[in-house]
Amino acid sequence: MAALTLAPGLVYYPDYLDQQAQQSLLDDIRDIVRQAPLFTPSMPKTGKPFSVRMSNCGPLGWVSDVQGYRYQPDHPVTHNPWPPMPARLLAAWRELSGFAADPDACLINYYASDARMGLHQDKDEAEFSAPIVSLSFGATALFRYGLTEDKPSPTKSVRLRSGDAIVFGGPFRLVYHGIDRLFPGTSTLVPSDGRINLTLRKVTAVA
DNA sequence: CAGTCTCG
DNA sequence: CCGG
Repeated sequence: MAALTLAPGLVYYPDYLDQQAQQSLLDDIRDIVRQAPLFTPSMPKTGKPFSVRMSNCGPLGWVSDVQGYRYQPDHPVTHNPWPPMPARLLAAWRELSGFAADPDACLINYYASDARMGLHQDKDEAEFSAPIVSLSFGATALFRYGLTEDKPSPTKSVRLRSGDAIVFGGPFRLVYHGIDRLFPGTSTLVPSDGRINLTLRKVTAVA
């Protein structure tokens, strides 16, 4: 498994999942989304909708609405508990995270071809010693990162392709990151040049 | 708290 | 493309 360290704590694994593994995980995600439909998050205060649509699996899920950002155990629309995390997702976390405890949340981000995600930090978790593990499916995306406390601007970019994994922890656990754009015609795995990103998180404090 | 927004 |  080839690992490229882009910065201390920021590790990129090109082609982490082969075609077979991507398809199997995507089948898992399809089942999850049938039970926990994609919802459209909105910004706190302003209520401006995100272009990315979301769902979750695992004990906790990340949501955002006028009330704020938070993790909660139920779907914001159906109010059902999030579906369990598939075994093969847990396996990926165990292989990539180097963290003893299993994740308690997996955010499912669905990008239509014109969806974007502005620069942000993942900081709604209580356990910053655990890394964020990200898996990409479908269209290639321009991932931009930078601006940590240790190492301020400027930002850099890397293209995330279907099957790639990226892990950020340690000094880059709170790195600012976002998706500037998708590249059409780069994959047929997700219909209509779309992209799905899975991010695994340890939300609750372990100690 | 809210810049995971939009806009120049 | 880039920003924080």
